[in-house]
Amino acid sequence: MKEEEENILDEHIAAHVAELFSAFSDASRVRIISAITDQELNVNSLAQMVGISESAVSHHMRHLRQMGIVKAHRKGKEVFYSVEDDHIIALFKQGVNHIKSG
Amino acid sequence: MKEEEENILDEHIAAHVAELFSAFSDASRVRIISAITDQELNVNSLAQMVGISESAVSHHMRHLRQMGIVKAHRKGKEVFYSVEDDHIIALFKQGVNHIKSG
DNA sequence: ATAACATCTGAACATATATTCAGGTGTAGA
DNA sequence: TCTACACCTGAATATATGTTCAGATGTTAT
Repeated sequence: MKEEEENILDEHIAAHVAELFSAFSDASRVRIISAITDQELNVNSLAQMVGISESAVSHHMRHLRQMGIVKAHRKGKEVFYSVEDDHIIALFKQGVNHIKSG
Repeated sequence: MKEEEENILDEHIAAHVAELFSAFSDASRVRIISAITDQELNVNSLAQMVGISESAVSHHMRHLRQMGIVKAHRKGKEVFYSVEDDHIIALFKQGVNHIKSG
């Protein structure tokens, strides 16, 4: 129940916040994330939908997975990706709505 | 009352969304924004609080102003900056909270 | 084991970005 | 007008980032 009202963010936390937002700071990643908020998709599908190579998608997914933005599970030869949790989806959608209503 | 449920974001909109999030994708900018959510501050104060040069702050503020993230007004020799609207503040705080409770 | 497919990986490259530096612009007061 | 101060600007530089390429790894079926 502390009422802490600091006027500037700690350097270490600020770096983490920046890292979180940078997950959504690239148009390809934004399109990838928008695609997997509804459904889980494999690398090949994402590559086709976004219009970049499977390798590029894979690199992005590693990045996003390391940051806890997406989760993955294997089904046979394919790996399916989806957004980690609803909190992330809410944050992402809030950004999208700001643009769509801007 | 349209029920549009597209599975992937338009390329043009995605680019704008990425641009919005990239405003918060740098630790210095995150600290700048955290400082001016409560109060309006001039360039020199921000430079001291964040720990970068006034020039660097000025460059960031131009970037943020062009994106509609912050607004500025002159008071004598100084220029005071504050966050443009509550929608931006809410988006920013949601990101910060995600990290702080992570 | 071999082949076919899906994904991953690391190096290389091209581009974007943050910061500094040196100097320019605008404002207020003497 | 001159000086001091606050901020801005553009060039330069260093670093970060996204993508591609070539090849490696893992999976399934024959």
